Amino acid sequence: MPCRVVQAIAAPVVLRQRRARLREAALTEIRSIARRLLVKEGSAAVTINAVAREMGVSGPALYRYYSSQRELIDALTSDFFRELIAAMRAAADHPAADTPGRRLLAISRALRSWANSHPAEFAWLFASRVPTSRIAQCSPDENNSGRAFCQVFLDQVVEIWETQRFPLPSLEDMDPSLAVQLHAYSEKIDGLLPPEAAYIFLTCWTRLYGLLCMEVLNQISFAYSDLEPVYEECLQELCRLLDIPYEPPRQAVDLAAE
Amino acid sequence: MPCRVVQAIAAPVVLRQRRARLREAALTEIRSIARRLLVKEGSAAVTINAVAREMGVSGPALYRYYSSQRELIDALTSDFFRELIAAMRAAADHPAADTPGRRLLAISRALRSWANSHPAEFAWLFASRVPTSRIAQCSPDENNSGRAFCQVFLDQVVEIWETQRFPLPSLEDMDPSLAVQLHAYSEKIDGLLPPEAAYIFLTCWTRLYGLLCMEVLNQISFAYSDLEPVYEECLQELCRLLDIPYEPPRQAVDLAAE
DNA sequence: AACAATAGTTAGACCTACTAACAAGCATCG
DNA sequence: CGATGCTTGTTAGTAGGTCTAACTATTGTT
Repeated sequence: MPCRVVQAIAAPVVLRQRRARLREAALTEIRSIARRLLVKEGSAAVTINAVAREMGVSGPALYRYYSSQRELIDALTSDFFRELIAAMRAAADHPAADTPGRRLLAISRALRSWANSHPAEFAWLFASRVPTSRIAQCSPDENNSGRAFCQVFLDQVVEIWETQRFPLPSLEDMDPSLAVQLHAYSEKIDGLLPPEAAYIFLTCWTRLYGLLCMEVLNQISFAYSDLEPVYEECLQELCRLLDIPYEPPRQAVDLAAE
Repeated sequence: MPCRVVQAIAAPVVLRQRRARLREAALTEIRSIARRLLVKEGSAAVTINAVAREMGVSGPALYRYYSSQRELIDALTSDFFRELIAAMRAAADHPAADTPGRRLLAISRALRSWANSHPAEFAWLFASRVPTSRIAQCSPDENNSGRAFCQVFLDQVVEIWETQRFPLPSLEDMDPSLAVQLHAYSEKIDGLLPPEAAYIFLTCWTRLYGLLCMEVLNQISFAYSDLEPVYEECLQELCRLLDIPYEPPRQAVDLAAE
């Protein structure tokens, strides 16, 4: 009899969770298949129908999980962003990254490393930004993902700034419009960096990310076959800007161990 | 009778040209409609059927002109490349651009100016590089367009190098792999620049183009609303690298006059 | 056991690219 | 001038895509 009561109370909860669990599993399986299709056959192969076929289920069934292809694509995009951010955070949390400067280098290398080991996914992140239609241009969600993504980098620059400072350019020498924008951005990040330091941060980010953009979009392949040393030169330059010591990357063996 | 003879000989030529002219007109009309669709409704709207509808002609008729959508897209891409390169060349040919340094600045500004006045087209040029499917990744034609495009910039750096020289980094301080790649690239451009100078050129190009990449792909909009002064700061940096005097851009009024 | 929510099905509307077969027009040749 | 052949258009149809509607079966709750 007590057993019966337990069932009557507990079973519904368990079963409700079971449904939720199954649903969750289906959602992740869909994304996982979509990702496999992207990697194996390119972004054009990521279609609702192809995923359904691969799942052994018929087309419209997927609409129970993602109500449109756009939604699936956005979910995939945000997966990749999360994974990339996690990889960068993991690099920063590595015990060998015991100073803000080392963390910054580790994060930067983790960024490129993820980009190179997941070229399809990284290119996908760009494709999500390039406006395919006028309306979907400024989706606020993607903008947030993008900011969260560069936030990891920003955090380290803030810490470097707070603990050690670095040389600043003078706002007076700049174009007034640039100064205004830097003030606005400094406010946007809650004054964590003064406008001049924000400029240095943005310069660093732009250099690094711009280089990566060109690499992943095949815009520089006519000159460089391997961008790793170029990237390292860029990191040296960043270290000069941020007044932190440059340290060459650890051996691949060490990196694999983490 | 002579008139008849003239007709008999001349008419076929004229008529053959007429056909070719009509065909040419149809080809350009197709591309023009496709471009209008791109600008107005985004890249996804550039479909064979949509263009045909817009032309008042039924679908498969277009296949007489472009045998596949890919071909039309490639033609459009190469149009944009040509137009952009022409804009850069025109800036270099302007009478006010009377030194290699001024030409370089003019070209750089023309590049960004075109990118900003034709955002859809410029983004399209990137999309053409991002691999949608594994196979079409390394189309040699696109690579050539890309190189021809940065060639305009390279030409000016070569001229600056030949006439005035600029300070060079030492190859010995670089990663050996980087030195090897620079040697290879120096040979690829027929030794117009020694490896060290090629590095400076590539650094300049990367900075400039990387910034533009980020702008057009909305990767930096979270911080800057107007990239013009940032771009100008970047140009100042390039001038320092190339040891040429920086000159601020002429007024918009002057620019409109050219 | 009855009811409701969930997850699947098929049919179909409406796109897309692209091919095949056919009809009309235009240029050329006898 | 008339016949021939190339060029350009047409329609019909295949195959695939997104997505909706209507229906069924399973599952969870009452």
